[in-house]
Amino acid sequence: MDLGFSREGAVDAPLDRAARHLEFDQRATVIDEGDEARFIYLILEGAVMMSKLLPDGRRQIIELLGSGDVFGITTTDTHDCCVETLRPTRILCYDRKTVDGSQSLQSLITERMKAQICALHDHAVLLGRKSAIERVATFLMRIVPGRGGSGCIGGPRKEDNANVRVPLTRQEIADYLGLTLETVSRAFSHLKRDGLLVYGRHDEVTIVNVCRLCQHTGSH
Amino acid sequence: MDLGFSREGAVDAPLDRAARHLEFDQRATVIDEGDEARFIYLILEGAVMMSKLLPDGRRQIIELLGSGDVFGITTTDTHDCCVETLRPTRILCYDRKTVDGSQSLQSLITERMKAQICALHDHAVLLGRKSAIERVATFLMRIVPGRGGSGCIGGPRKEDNANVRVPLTRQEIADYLGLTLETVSRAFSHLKRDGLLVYGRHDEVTIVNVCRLCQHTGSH
DNA sequence: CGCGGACTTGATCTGTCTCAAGTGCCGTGG
DNA sequence: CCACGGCACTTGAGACAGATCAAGTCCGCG
Repeated sequence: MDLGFSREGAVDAPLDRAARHLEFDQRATVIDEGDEARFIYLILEGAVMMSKLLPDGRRQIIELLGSGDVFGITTTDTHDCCVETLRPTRILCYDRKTVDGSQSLQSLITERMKAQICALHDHAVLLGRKSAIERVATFLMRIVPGRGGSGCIGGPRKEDNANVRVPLTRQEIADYLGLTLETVSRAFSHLKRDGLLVYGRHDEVTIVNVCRLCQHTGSH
Repeated sequence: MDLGFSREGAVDAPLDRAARHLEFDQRATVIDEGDEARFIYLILEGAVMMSKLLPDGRRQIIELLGSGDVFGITTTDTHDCCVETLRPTRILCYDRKTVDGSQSLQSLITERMKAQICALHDHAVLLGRKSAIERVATFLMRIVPGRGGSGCIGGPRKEDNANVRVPLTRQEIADYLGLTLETVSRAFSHLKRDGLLVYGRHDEVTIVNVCRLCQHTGSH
């Protein structure tokens, strides 16, 4: 079973001979705010979160990324956000100069960036206009492999449950969804009470009926 | 005086012979949700807003774009957001095929996309974590030509006022900032009462001290 | 068994939304 | 030239979703 934030299929990495291969454990820091922006990163396997801090400590998690996604993109010469792994993660690390010189690498990155822009658009709608329950439902939908995108495929079906791992703490989910930890917890409880969710072991959750959950995202 | 959402300097447009030139009035629709995604657009002059709707009518304005910015980017074959002009606007309109064939055009677009991703990151922080006043202050800062970016340049100065045009209605600002029209209006009144803002004619506003306003953005 | 961290749940508070009047401004038509 | 209407905006009062504060509870681990 897939663990979310990832596209299906293998990641084809051009010029991987020219790249540095990095391996990280769970909860490792890949980039810190202020780091010099020398590299572009491509996730081969795993998942990371990208976050920004306000001076008074408020945090917003800005993107959740999985295999195939790129990060380290900036217009300045330092990074303005930090990136941490959510799971053990393998990353390819290209020097900017390498990227500038490679046509195929550039078009791979551009393609990824397009997808990420679309995701950021959707996330802006979530942050700007959705209720707490809708945010959590949308978040859960995004974790379901192959269903996070534009929504329901086909009509509601009898058997449509999904077992997902949620590799984020409540606080992290809150920081991603622009809520507090308590509100996220209450939303989970609410969805559970309504029979949409069943908790499993550890960080596992069963979505009883994906299509029914989807009705709560506000997007359908 | 600059009207905001725009970088300084001329827009150099590669392959402009291959592109269609479009001119729009104020408040014209360039793209509607559901339109076929055949083109990539480059703003030569003017400003547009890109927005998304939820099925129940809630709207989020996702990006404000000015000269040099690109739009029409999507991973699907239809557009999932709509784009309207805020001012009379001249746009270059490239066929996707043209873009795919041109190295220089692609790198221009990639460069713009990077900047837009950074802007979307900042906007996510705003939507997820900032108070109403901070949102409005940040928005106003963004409109000040050359100051919208990473923040204060140098320390506070005596003379640091700026005259800006706000080519959006309160409702549009609200939809951009994830607030209601009334809350935006109250925030404006609040900033005015504190002597940070003076209203001019029409949609003109004088920011009495840019650096002082900047202190209210939450980012400094 | 007991500790600590993540999570849940409850009670209360508050910033923003909602609803409802205004006010001011501009263009139109008498 | 002024009355009128419409629209954008402002302002107030009250409601409410989510934040904050404060106990718990659960569970893995030493």
